[in-house]
Amino acid sequence: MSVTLTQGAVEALFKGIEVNNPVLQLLNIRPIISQSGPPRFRLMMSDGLHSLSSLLLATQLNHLPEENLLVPHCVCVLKKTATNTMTDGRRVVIVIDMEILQSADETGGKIGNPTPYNADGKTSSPQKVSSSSSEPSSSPSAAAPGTSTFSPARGHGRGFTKEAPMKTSPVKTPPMKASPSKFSPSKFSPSKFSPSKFSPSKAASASPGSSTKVVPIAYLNPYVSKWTLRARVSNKSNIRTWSNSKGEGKLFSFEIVDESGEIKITAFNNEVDKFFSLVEQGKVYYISKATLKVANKQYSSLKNDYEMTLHAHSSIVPCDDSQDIPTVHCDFVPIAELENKDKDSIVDVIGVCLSAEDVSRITTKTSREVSKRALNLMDTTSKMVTVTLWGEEAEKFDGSGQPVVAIKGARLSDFGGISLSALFSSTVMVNPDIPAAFSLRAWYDQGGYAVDSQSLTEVRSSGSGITTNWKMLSDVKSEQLGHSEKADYFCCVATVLYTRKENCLYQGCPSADCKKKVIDQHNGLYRCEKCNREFPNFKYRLLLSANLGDFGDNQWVTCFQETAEVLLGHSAETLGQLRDTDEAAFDQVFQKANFTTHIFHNRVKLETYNDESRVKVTVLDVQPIDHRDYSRRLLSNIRKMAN
DNA sequence: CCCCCCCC
Repeated sequence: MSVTLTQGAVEALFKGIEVNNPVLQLLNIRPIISQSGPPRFRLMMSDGLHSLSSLLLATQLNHLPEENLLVPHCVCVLKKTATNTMTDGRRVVIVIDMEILQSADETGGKIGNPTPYNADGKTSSPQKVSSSSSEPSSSPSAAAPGTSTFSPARGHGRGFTKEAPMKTSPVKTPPMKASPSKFSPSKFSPSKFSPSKFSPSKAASASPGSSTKVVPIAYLNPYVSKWTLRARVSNKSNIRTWSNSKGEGKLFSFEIVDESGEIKITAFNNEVDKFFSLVEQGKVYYISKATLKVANKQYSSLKNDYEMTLHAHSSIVPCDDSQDIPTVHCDFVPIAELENKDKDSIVDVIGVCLSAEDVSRITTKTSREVSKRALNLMDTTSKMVTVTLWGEEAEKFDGSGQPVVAIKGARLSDFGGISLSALFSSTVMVNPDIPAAFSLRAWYDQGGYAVDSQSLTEVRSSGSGITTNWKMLSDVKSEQLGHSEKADYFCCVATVLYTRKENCLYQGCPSADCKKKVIDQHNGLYRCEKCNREFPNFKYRLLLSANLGDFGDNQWVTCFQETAEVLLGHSAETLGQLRDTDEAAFDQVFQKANFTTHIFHNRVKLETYNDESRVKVTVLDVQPIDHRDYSRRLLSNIRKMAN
């Protein structure tokens, strides 16, 4: 059989340059382990010259691998692809339509000698992409189950450094191998994972001054005496002091992780002095001689029945060769499944951050000031949940670009139905380098952004009646909003089509909380009927009628002072002055406000005058459009119209 | 031996 691979197609696909039906050979295929939704298959394909492993099969083609048609060495024609750039700059080529031209048997092996394609256009030594992904082998080189990396060409040479602790600089998360082991810890349960197989050579040679074996964390229990762990610090606390009836002291704690699991370690007093600066977030250590005790699950978010305390003879020694030790260990709960979890459960979640509040300061019951910021996360279950971050984590969070956010160890709260709160012990990761984040990103970018997500967390409905009950203007009529006894509240994205500048200003009572129109006595005094007083002055106030439009309808609305000032971009006082002194400039203000688009929060109520009823819409708040959220809302609205 | 984890 003579098939010719389309040389150069790999580079073109990667760069998003259109290639007409390129012919490529599949070199490898493997599923990405995801917690929810259909499986995703990742492909490594070759054009004979270069190979590329950052291809992702669209789920509608999953039948190809599932029926064993798409197997390594078959030759395919890619009929439709899309090249996506992730927020962190990585690129993924989504294969939307393809056909198999020639089976693997017919082809009979790898064509040519392709080298891995790198983003910078250079090639490197052949990249190993193992297709076996489940069972750890007993051979030393494969003993670490994380070596069958499925990360695209990225992160090479980026180590886990002091400057980039996962917890404080989440964007700089270290390269994380996409080993499924971290996501299926059961595969490494002690019964299957004999300690003698655990990094045998390294343990014997490098475990410092100890004849004890390096064992996996999952192997530990209080009845195992001599052991050494080789594990990475995944989370480290600050030093804290306490004082209570039993005494006082200081402590810090940290969490460590290896292929088998995770455990929390606490150091008190002398051990704080001894180990606090030695133990660094992200680094790998040999750890031995600590006291194991049963973990108090009430306070632990880790998946381990035990925790440990350091004592005077405990040993912690840095380990330089740490490539094969994973960095985090997450069991992500799909957002929709949070509904089935108990209040106060500790969960790991991952979602696309659709929107984030600005950071704000609040005062706690104990009169402490703390920063907080709420995020809205959505995943492939199309459910959304609000997560609150605290303190420094809240202050430095950057939600721009709708990043994927993973939180390890958040606590489920019943506020607003279901919500989450980060704890001191939580790890917040923005765009983490893990398969779950990778597949979520792909799902979102390929259409997830348009799903009509439902939030498990009720939105604010207090105080000013501001809600996020999204409507189109046509809904005001079709749903007869405001016709019931109570007013209805809704918000919409709409454009100012027209504002009535006539009579938009009135002379208001100058006393602090009165908004009443005053009567000009024409003797230099202004009378307020409400205050029953005469004043030598008045203050201008706004009462603006505006016609708002969206793509379905238009609607007259009333904006009082504050909302009108936002729309017109000037204070009532300024506008009053302007009207009296420069009419052209005054007109200009209204021209400028036309065709501006905002988010309007409104109250709608049927009002009756002289037997005649009409709906009155009052604008309660005007906000700028959040562009991160806008296309989503727009598409959601279009879908509603189509239904 | 800690265990604070906040606010609407």
